Amino acid sequence: MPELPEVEVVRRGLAAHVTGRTISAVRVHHPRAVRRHEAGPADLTARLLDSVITGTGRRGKYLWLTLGDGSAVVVHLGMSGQMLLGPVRNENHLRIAVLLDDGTALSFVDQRTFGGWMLADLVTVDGSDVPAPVAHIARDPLDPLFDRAAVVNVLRRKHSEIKRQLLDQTVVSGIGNIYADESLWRAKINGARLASGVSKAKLAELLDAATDVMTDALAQGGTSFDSLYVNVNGESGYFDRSLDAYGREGEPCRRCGAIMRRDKFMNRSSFYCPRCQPRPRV
DNA sequence: CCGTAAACCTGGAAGC
DNA sequence: TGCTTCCAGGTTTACG
Repeated sequence: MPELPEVEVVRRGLAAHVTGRTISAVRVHHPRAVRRHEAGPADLTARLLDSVITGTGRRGKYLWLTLGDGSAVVVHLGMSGQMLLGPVRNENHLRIAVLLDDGTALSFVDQRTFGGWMLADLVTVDGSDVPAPVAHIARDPLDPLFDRAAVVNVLRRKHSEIKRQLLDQTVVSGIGNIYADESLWRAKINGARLASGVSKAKLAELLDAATDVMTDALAQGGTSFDSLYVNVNGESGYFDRSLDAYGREGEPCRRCGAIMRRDKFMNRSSFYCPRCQPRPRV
């Protein structure tokens, strides 16, 4: 479940059920799921066994489980990763299986195998402890220490299109293709505009829109178009019904009635209202 | 520094 | 009913 709200839904589910548990068995079913753990599957398995899960964390689209020895299991869901508690109905895409000391199964299921687990130590960055592989990821808009003014300054400094920067996880994290389009629609900005040409006030408004839309999505359990995006209990979220831009090509803008358009951008789709969010002159 | 394309994968949907 | 092509909530790398 890719973007921040979906990842946070998963983190909350894990926090409620795995904190304080000890790992009593581990099996890596597919080596690709641990390819970013450089020491290899055997090392990961050995170090996880008998570890106590002391807590959970998240920054942007990365989530992690902290362990008793001070290290952390870093999880990225990629495009199709799931963290499931309890029996798994379809084991075709089961990549990692863990058994907890209370008998609960924790499974990493990932159809496309873009996601994965790795073990890492925590490092302190700008006053916050995060796993080393997450050190380069910027704070996300739901982080209490998110510095909106600082991000606005970064956006203005770079000579680059605004949507490209919204998707740059080293500028602001957690935003993916859906919430970038939703944020731009709410702020009435076309993503193809150069950020340096947008006023500071308008960029602040855009970041506020990102905060708001992801908060709203989180309250609805995230966005799920299909069964690929589910919480730890395999349940879908409902925010797809509340989307104003993403996937609405050919439908009327909910604000002005103009027909929504889709453009190709960065090898993916961008949905926007041609009247509320006019394209910049080339 | 900036932008693009391809790579990593599977499978559902749409087109012929 | 096939078969082909395109598409998908992400990230990394190579290259111009």
